[in-house]
Amino acid sequence: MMVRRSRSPRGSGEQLRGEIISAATQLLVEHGTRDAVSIRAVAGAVGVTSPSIYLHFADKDELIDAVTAQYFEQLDEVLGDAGDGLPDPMDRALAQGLAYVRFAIGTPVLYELAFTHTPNCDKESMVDEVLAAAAFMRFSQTVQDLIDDGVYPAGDLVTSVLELWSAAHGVASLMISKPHLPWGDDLRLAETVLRSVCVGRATLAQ
Amino acid sequence: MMVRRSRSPRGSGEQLRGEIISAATQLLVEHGTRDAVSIRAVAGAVGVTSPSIYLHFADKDELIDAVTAQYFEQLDEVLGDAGDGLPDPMDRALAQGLAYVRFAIGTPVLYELAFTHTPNCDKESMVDEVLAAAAFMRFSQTVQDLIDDGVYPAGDLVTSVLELWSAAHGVASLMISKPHLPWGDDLRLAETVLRSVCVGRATLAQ
DNA sequence: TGTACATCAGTGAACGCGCGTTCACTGATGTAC
DNA sequence: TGTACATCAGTGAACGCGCGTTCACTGATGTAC
Repeated sequence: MMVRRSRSPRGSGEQLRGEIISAATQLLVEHGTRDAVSIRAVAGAVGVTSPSIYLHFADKDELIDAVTAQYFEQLDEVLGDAGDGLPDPMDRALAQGLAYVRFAIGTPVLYELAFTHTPNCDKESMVDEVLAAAAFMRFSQTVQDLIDDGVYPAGDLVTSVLELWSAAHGVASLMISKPHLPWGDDLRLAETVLRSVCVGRATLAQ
Repeated sequence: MMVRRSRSPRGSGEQLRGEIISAATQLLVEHGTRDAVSIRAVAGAVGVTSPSIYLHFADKDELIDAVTAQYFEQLDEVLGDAGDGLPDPMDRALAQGLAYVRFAIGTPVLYELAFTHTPNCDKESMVDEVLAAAAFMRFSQTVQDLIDDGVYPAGDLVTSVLELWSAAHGVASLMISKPHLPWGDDLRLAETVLRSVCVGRATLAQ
C-alpha cells in the first residue's frame, strides 16, 4: 500500500533526498536483489511519484552512488565503534577487521553493490573514493600504529593497508557469494586469516 | 554485421550449444559489462535467431550457469598449468594462487559474474559447486601437501583451503572492483598476502 | 531405385512487461507592494 | 491588512526501448517401404 506523503515545506528539499536514499537502501536489504531498486520502486516506497526522484538526483546512477556513499559512511562508523577504546593496535586492527566482515555479511547486497557498481569512472569514481576514504583513513591509522609498534613491518603504508583490506574483503566477499561453504558458525575463520596476515607479514619482513 | 550460419547437420546440436556459450563469454569479455549479454545479442553473435537459444537452454539463467561452469573449468586448467612440475608444495601453492589472481584480473567481468550470479539456489547451486570442485579439489590437494610437509598446520582441510582461497579471492576481487588503487605493476602484493597467510598460519599454530 | 513421410534445427513475428526518463502541468507556500 | 505574483516541490501521463519468452511455421535431412 502506498502512502502519499504530504508536501515538503519550502526549504526542506534535502529531507526527501535522504528519504529516497534510505528507501533505496531498504529495498536492497529487504528484497535481497540488486534489481529491486527501480526508480518507480524507490518512489513508491517513499510515497512519491517517479519524476520526483529527478528533483534530487540527475539519474539513477547518481542515486546509486549516493546509496553506496552512505553505506561507506556507515562502514566508517562501524569501524570507529569497533576500534574505540582499544589502545593496543593489534587488538584494534583485529576488532576493526572482524567488524568489517560482520558488517559486510550483514548487508550482503549492499556490500556487493558497493564493490561491483562502477561509477561514471572519471569524476564520480573520485567522489566515491573520497567518501570511502573516511573508513580507509581510519583503518590506515590503525595500520600506522601497528607499524609504529613494530608489529607490522615498515614500508609503504598504503600497500600495507591494501594487504589487510584484501584479506578482510576476501573473507567477507567469499562468504557472501558462496554462503553454502562450511564457514563455521562465527567469524573464527576470518580471525584466523586476519591474524595470519599480520603475523606472517611481520615474519616475512625479518 | 551478422552472418547467418548454415544449418547444423542432424546429430550436432551440441555444437551450437558450445558456440552459444563461447559467444556469451566473448560478449562479456569484449563489452566489459554484464548486461551486454542478452539473448538477442548472443544469438546475433552466433548468427542465429533468438528462439534458437531455447533449443539448447531452458532460459537465460541456464545459459549464464553454463558460462560460469565453463569458466570454472578454464580456471581448473589454469591452476593445473601453473602447478604442474612444481614438486615443492609451497612453490606450487604460491604459483597456483598467483595464477588464480592473474586469471581473475584478466577476465574481470567473468570473474565478477561467477561470484555474483546466484544460481537457482537449490539444485543449480549444487551443479555450480560441483563444477567448481575440479579447481577446488586441485587446490585442496596442494594444501594437503602443504600440511603433509608441515608448512601448514594440520586441521580441517576444507577450512584451510577456504583460508587461502579467501586470501587469493580478496586480492583478485578488490583489484577488479577498485582498479584505481595503487596495486603496483605486478602481483607482488598478491604474493605478499599469500605468503603471509601461509607463514602466519604456521606460526599461529605453534 | 523412387517416393512418401517423420524428424527436428532453426525462423519470423509478435506478446507483454517494466524500465529510465521527459514534459507540460498544478497548486500550496512565501514574498512584494 | 489585502492582493497579485513568483517560486518550486511534486504530479500525471506518456515516450521509446530492449528485454525474455512463446508460438505456429518452414524446409532440409534422414528413414521406411
